[in-house]
Amino acid sequence: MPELPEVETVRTGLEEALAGRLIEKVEMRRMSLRFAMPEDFAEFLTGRRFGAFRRRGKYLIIETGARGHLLAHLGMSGRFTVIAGDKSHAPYGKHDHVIFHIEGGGRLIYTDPRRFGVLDLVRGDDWQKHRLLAKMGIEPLGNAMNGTFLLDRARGRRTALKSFLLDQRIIAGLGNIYVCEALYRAGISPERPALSLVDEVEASQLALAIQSVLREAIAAGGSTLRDYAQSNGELGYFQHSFAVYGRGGEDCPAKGCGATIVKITQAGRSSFYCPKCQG
DNA sequence: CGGGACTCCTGCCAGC
DNA sequence: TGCTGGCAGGAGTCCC
Repeated sequence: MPELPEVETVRTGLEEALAGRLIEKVEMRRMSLRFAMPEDFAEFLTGRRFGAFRRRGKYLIIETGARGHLLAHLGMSGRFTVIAGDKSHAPYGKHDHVIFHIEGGGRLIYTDPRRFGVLDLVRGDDWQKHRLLAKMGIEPLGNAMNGTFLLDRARGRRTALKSFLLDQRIIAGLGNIYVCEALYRAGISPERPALSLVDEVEASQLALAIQSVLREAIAAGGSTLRDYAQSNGELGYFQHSFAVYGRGGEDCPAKGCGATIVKITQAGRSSFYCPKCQG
């Protein structure tokens, strides 16, 4: 499940492989993912060059020529694969939906079995006004994401902190895994209502926990990327090791804690936490 | 407006 | 062995 760190890792990899390269042809093996792609998707991108590679939350905004951008979201199972021009390749898989043919014979393949992902165009330079980006919250790694911000936004909200942090209109880029990890690191229960966040010290700790968890994951992805890309060109999701996520029934990793990690369901999603460390 | 349920889709795995 | 049911999850959309 690509969250911000995975998307950032993909962004870096695509930028290294594709910046400045010409798109010679776009092959559509499917015209619809989560949403229908524009009719002229392939035509619009053909003959353009990849420019800047940006990220906003979990979205990639890839500049393609003048006044045009490719907007991409990996959803749950989306992947980009870069294939070098001098490499032969197996036949396309059934979930390879869009193939960008790059000058020199290379390819960029978008694969997405569950099709929860998004590919769309931005016509013009105002990508921030795209309907999927317009209402997004702040970037969690920016200076604006601090204890004061969290206190302010949590005020009066009865929803659980878990759901609060998953809300992309508040903070853009957190998903189920890193919310669980950040709450564990901050020592805060996912079940507490957001409005219970009133202590400035605690709110700052949560803000710092979110940022450190994300930074570490990005660093881990970056170090993995080179080897990963060499072997098969896939730029996607890397399984890191987590303190609590996916560890229901195991011992809490905190020294001397001895409690067992619990798995609960909140808003239809699994949460993992330590009932002793997280109050 | 807030908050929750529903929905899209397929791979995977446990259980029979 | 093969089928089935449950689960996983990002996030837009709908409804109360």
